[in-house]
Amino acid sequence: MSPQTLRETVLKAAVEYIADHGPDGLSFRQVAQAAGVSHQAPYHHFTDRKGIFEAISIEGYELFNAAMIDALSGDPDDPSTALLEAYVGFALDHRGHFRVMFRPDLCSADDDPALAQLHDQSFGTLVDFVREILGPKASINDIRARATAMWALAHGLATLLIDGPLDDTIGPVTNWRALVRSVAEQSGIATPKKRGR
Amino acid sequence: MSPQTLRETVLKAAVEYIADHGPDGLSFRQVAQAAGVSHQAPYHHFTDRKGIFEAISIEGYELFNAAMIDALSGDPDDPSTALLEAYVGFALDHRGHFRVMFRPDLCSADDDPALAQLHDQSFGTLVDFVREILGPKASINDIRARATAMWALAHGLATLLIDGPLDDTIGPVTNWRALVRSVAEQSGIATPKKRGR
DNA sequence: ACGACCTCTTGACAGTGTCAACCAATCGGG
DNA sequence: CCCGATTGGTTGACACTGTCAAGAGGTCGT
Repeated sequence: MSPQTLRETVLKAAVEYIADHGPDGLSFRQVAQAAGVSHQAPYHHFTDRKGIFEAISIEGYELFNAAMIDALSGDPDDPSTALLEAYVGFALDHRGHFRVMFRPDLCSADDDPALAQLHDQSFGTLVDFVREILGPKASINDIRARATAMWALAHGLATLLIDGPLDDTIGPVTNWRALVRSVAEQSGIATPKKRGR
Repeated sequence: MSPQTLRETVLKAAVEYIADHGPDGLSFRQVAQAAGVSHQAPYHHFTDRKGIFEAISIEGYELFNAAMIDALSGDPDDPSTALLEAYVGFALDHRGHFRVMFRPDLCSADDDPALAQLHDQSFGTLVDFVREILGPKASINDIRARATAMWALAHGLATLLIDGPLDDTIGPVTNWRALVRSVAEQSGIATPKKRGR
């Protein structure tokens, strides 16, 4: 196998597996075998089992940051809701990455400075956004609380959608975009631009 | 070891371990050894490794339901915020249980009807509460959206607090109750009773 | 008294992550 | 042009895991 492609093969297979079965059953040897390679080959691309998760997490944060920026770039009617939608959409489209990104036991931002930087970048854009919509008069505490509220709402929604308990309690979620929008409305975080509320 | 006490010993040790290190490193044999018993002894109390998680989850939901009911029973000034506080408080106080309860790969409500029933009960009280505060004129969709919003906000907040990324981005959360209250205020889910908003 | 349980033990098996040593190709500089 | 180092891969071993199987020693109802 030519250089670097084994790395990508393993990474891709791992993400796929995690999306379907969660990170915990993931077996180093199994992905190696699936790639048609000896059980030790991946060790030359990832120092550890944790190394795989670290790589997935980095890839995930890059995709995530891009998705966040993309959601705001179109000058949407309701940027807050658009951000929420982008967050949930990312989690659903890349659940393999998402499941790893927020599991500090698998790979912590403390271990890898690159990860920490990507992490800061992600939530830097959120805080900047909140500062903008609240205006210059807003206190640091208000900005902090609003950003936390948005983040928690998005994260909770994404987690509940991925892990399934929503289906069991409020019925199957067929159109998650509609759900996100009505949730944004029912909570106070929507910020419609043109049409009055 | 007298009957039933081994079960409790193992359960307690497992919850403690999970609270500190997460569920994935938990070793059947290790807890057995820590309890001073052979590696197969716990098998007579839990059919599987999954069986341990199932038991923890059931115990967790019982504690959780009690905490929710307790939060509303005091007729608090702002019942929505009280509920939010109780949710987050439960997660922080019982992170060993909480970490297992929302991990369908460890133990799914599909496997155990008892778990499914406890689960339904939990979120039944939430939906009932929302129906009450929105009044009889509220549509099913509004109730559904509001309940989902509250649940997602609480769950997201709890998850982020437990898994730590909040510390890294908005600074260490020393007083989480104050944070929860200001988040409830910044989002629209607070429902103050007596004093005007 | 005796067979059926319940709790626990010992022993084995396949599968896991990881360490160590070895092998083959590739490539830059003398 | 050759040669040593680096890179990507292999095989073999180790301790550890969850789980199956068989059995040991009590306790209890009949």
